[in-house]
Amino acid sequence: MGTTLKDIAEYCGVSSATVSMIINGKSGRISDDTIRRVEDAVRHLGYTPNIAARSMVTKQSKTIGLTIPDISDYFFSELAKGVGDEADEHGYDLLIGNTGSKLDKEKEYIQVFQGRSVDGIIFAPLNSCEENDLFQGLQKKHYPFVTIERYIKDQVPGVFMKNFQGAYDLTRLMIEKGHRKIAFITGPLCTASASQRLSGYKAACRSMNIAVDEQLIFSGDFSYESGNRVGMEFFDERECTATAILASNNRMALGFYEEILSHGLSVPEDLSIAGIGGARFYPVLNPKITTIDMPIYDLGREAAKLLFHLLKGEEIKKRAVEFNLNVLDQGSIRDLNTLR
Amino acid sequence: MGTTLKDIAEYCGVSSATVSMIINGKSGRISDDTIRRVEDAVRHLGYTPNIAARSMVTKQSKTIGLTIPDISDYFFSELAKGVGDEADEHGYDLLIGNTGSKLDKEKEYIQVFQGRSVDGIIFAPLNSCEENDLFQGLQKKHYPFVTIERYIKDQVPGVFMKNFQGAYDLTRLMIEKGHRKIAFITGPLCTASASQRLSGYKAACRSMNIAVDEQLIFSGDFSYESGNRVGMEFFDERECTATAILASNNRMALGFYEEILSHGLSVPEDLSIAGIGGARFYPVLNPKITTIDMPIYDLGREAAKLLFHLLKGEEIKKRAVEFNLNVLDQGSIRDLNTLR
DNA sequence: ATGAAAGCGCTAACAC
DNA sequence: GTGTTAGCGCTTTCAT
Repeated sequence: MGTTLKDIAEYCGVSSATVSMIINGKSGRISDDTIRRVEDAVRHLGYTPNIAARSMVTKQSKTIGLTIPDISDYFFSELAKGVGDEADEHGYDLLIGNTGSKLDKEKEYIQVFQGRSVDGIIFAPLNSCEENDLFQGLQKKHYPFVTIERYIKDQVPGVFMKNFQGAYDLTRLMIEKGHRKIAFITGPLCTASASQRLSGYKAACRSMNIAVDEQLIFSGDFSYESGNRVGMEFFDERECTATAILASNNRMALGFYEEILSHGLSVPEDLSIAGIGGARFYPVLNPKITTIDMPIYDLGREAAKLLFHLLKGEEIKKRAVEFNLNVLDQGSIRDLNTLR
Repeated sequence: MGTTLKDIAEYCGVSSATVSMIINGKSGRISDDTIRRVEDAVRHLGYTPNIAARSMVTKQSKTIGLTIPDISDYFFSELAKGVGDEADEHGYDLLIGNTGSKLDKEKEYIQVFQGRSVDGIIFAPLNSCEENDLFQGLQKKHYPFVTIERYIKDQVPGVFMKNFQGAYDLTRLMIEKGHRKIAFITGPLCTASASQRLSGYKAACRSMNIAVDEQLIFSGDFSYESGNRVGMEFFDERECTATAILASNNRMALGFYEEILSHGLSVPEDLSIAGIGGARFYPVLNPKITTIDMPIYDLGREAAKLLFHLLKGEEIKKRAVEFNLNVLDQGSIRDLNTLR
């Protein structure tokens, strides 16, 4: 199809080795004249290097692989953007594997990635007991990879958000504003992030001498709909006397918020609400939801940075990069101390 | 690194040609015994074909390229999901090029894609006069590609949404509900979709003998913030007597909605609002925004389908696939006919 | 029913 | 300074 090195070489009357060196910037000992002629020819003939051929000899493809559960989820597309931008700056391209949260798909992509000789892999969330084998296999092969928000034993390089601390801080804020009965909506507890957030909530309660009441813990799955569902359950149970709701992510918080409004109640006058981040949502609402700010884009970038360190064979000082999470108070938690 | 064809061949005491045929299902004239032995060895040794090597000889990479302006935008990530799922079903992988809406980035990705011998390319929106050259170049090289929502002369294969018709229908609905002064917020008019939506709006007005009032047309850029900004302008101009707002997409509609609420007004009692789709938004609001339902995922899938037809060299009956758009009335438009 | 050999486009080592 | 050569892992004739 396209122009090859050989075409350029013949056109210039030099060998393809010479052209190769020039193209790869290893023109140390090549005459300026030749360099110019070759460069002209490259432009003239419109040469594009064949990456496959190059990969075969260099053993690297300048590509990194990324597996994510769902690219249409804002969390993961924002993450992918961070990874992609960082890769781009290093002259790498990105192959994305959409797993649909299925472990066998993830395994499949590992094969695909290897077949395509990607230089390294980044794995975003998905959790199962089988995973350790997966990662151990890669480690044994010395295949560089980085995980995002996946806590696993024998810690491999990874980037994380301080989910526990974020949940803890937000819960503390609610308590400090005078709430003693705070309902919690969990995410899918098989994921590390959801279970850590739950732990943070519980720890904060205990730290303020509030007994954790299992009746106040509702289980969701990070979806908007599960926020709705919990909202309906909540209002059905007459005896539920919570004054505030904390959702493990913002999507669920929004789902719950909808139920509050559709019951003709107001936030925060009748009920306070907060969410632990992880989904973009357009403000609109008044008040907006008090939340935990999550640096998703940076998380992706940092994961890629870590991978590139690995690829350069650099000694990694810290195999785990952790991100602090900050509370963003937007007025959806009522301050009970001010009434009297 | 990994196991090669040759490894398998030696292990089984056959030639690599034989193994190759078996792996590629061209085992027509190979003894069942050999087949079984090879297949066992493949499993045992954990063979993964080297795609780069294969591509070199077959001249195809089983990869398609997709350029999008912003992967973290729901429209494009949903689109990418559709493309990816369809690709997956055909045994293809997806290389995504994030252009940040920059034409030179898009050009760069064309190079990258060619270098990686992607079998075909799908281009999602971005618009400029330089584009025609770009596409003509590809066409001359007989490089298969498909566009999404890009109207260009000498129509290349592409998939489209009936933006004009969608805007037209939604505007008509507003008029039928008795609105005569309908403000419009445009998207960036350099994009085909935005300008078509504007045309649809104007045409609907004219069809009902309503003069198009340029004072009622505000320019936005598809962002939430521009919806806010237009909202502020709107309320600043005392003489603006519109009873309804139509935004060229939902993000802007939401931005405007926020301004309505923050002025202490209600939808649709004080002001009616609608948006022409293109962004996911969580319901929450009451009423939800009346909108145009957009089959974004399907659009992506259909684009990929079209590309695969091209790749198979099949005769394309229709080079343009168009999607009908339907109005989704959710109550944010007040019916002025019912009052007296 | 299977093997030998050529060649895809490129880079790297070593000659000259 | 530049050319020659070998080889990366695979598929594909063409022999046998």
